[in-house]
Amino acid sequence: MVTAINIKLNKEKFEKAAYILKAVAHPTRLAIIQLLEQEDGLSVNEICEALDCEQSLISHHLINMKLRGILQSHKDGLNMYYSIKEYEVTKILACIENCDCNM
Amino acid sequence: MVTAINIKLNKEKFEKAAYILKAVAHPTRLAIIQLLEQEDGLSVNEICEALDCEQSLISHHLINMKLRGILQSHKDGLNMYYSIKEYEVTKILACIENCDCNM
DNA sequence: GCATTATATGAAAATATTAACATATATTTG
DNA sequence: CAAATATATGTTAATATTTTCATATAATGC
Repeated sequence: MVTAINIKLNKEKFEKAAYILKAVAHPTRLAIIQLLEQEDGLSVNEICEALDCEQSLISHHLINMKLRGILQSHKDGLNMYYSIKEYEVTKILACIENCDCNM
Repeated sequence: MVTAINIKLNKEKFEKAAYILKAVAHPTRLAIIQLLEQEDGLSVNEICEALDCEQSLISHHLINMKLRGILQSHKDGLNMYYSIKEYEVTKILACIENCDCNM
């Protein structure tokens, strides 16, 4: 039955989309994305300092977003440099900024 | 100090954006948005049936999204009709669909 | 005004996310 | 190899979100 298949496919689609959106729906995560958009390839410490946020917390955020395919990283010496892997997500921010939901 | 002001403004910006994104980062919420995008102005019951989801849960979702300025509603007799208020949010879905984060 | 229907509300339970802290691992330098 | 630095990991605590259930409210038709 075509409808049943569509419902299932849609369900999967929405679950994937929500999974990505959840990874991004957090002030610090958005700040990280904007930061990396401006200057791609920053070390964990540089991000911590720029956002005035604790190392372990930032690390958790970064690893989580990497896990979801949003960021990527490479190691150089002691530092781990993070950058944006999925550039489409930067459009989400632009999208939201155009919203003027009543807040 | 200009930097301090910018940090504060950015923080507010990201908090607002995250607030909207959180309202949307859920499979059922996304389904509701897509549904209303296709056919604007559906009653709560119609949405429940289309998504095969319990009334009270849908109602909570709808009211929450209305609260955040994403949806609007008007009553006609017994029914409450919901529709999209902030069309920008529909772009988020389009955005996400273009992502192919590794999942 | 009573029964029916549609929707909203509120509180409690279940679940998920975020934050904080202590500590582990890995790399570099002396 | 010891010390210093950068990052990751794991656990717990704090918070926030989602779901469920029972019930309230509001509109309609008889």
